[in-house]
Amino acid sequence: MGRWEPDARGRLARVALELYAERGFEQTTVEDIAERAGVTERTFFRHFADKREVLFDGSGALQQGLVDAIAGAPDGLSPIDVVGRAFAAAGSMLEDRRDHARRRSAVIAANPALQERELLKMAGLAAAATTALRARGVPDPAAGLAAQAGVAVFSVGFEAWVTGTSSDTLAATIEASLAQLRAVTAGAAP
Amino acid sequence: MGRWEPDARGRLARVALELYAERGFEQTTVEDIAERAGVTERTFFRHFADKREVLFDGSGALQQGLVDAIAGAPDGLSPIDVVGRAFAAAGSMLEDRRDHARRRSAVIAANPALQERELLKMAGLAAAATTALRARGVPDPAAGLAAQAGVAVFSVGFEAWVTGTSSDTLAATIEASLAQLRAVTAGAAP
DNA sequence: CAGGTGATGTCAGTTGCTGTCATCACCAAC
DNA sequence: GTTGGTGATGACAGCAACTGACATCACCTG
Repeated sequence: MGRWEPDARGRLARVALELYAERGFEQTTVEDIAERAGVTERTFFRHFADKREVLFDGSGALQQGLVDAIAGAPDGLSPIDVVGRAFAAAGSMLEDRRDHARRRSAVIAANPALQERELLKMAGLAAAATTALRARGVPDPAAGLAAQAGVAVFSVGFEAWVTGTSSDTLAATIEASLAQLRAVTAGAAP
Repeated sequence: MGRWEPDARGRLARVALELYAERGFEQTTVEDIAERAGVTERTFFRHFADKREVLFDGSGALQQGLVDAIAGAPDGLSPIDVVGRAFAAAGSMLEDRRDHARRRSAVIAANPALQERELLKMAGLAAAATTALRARGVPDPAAGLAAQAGVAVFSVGFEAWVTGTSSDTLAATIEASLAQLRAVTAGAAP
């Protein structure tokens, strides 16, 4: 066995979510988290840039999955379909962790500072999707608009999936959200 | 004349933008701002909730303009048209301050913490637009999707307006962005 | 077994932000 | 004109987030 318990990072992330859920984000100090995880405050900041980032450790993998799905999408799809399907595909990595997603979402919904960070991550997804669409030949500003529309579709779908009680998959919920967006934007300007 | 120079709030906002532009956001302390504005640090925090908020003092007025424009839109328009036109109308209050908008945007673009706050304001606009659309009878989830799509249209249009050198109005740029979104989402899912 | 490496601990320091109380011009009522 | 209330500010103490610098020590590598 090592000098310290292994996976300090994982312990910190789990403990942080626990404490944020128990007492609230602002009522939890980094020292609280570090103590319960059995490390020092300094070690927390070696693993996570700040007190919020600890809830968003998986966002890099989600972004990578999104980019891969856009790059690997079949030809002939419209940009919005590419992005919509890519979000549905990338979201599959959350599919079997709805309980965790629920707890995490509740914590984020309860605190504006955490919402800010989530929005920044979503903007990161949109930026990555824009680049991936351009690589497929989608011109500006269509690439950026399709990417942002995709984020909107994902957000609305994810919210419904995590809030709802039905057993619909996240992917199906996102596809439904995409269909709704198509309907909403279909009307021609008079 | 009063005991203190009037409009401490306005001075703080102007000085903050100045200093953020000169030295960068992180290299500027609140004490720097307060000192140049001729007040104490404590007074800064009486006017603004935190160091970032000082750049977003006008967002409340923009949101009010947006809500009013949605409420006052003519009947018979599709939701996305209502929102698109409302953003174009609300944006008119920025029309004659493009220089200021440019400086401010450059500062925000240079710092992720400021981008987070801007994204939170945009999310606030989307939430307000969603409520205003529901009041017009637009059902869920169409209201939320149209609102978020409207924010995407506004963001892309504003970015083009503030970055570009042409003399196109912000309203026209937003309308063009809306047309682009319509084109992007038009393709039917195969 | 000597030396390098990586993860952690320790500690001092800056800064954002808050609570509390004092101050003082201004204004209204008497 | 004096009195008392009000609103904006100053002064000050204190907490918590975050950072930089240096020490420690198990582990690996040659």
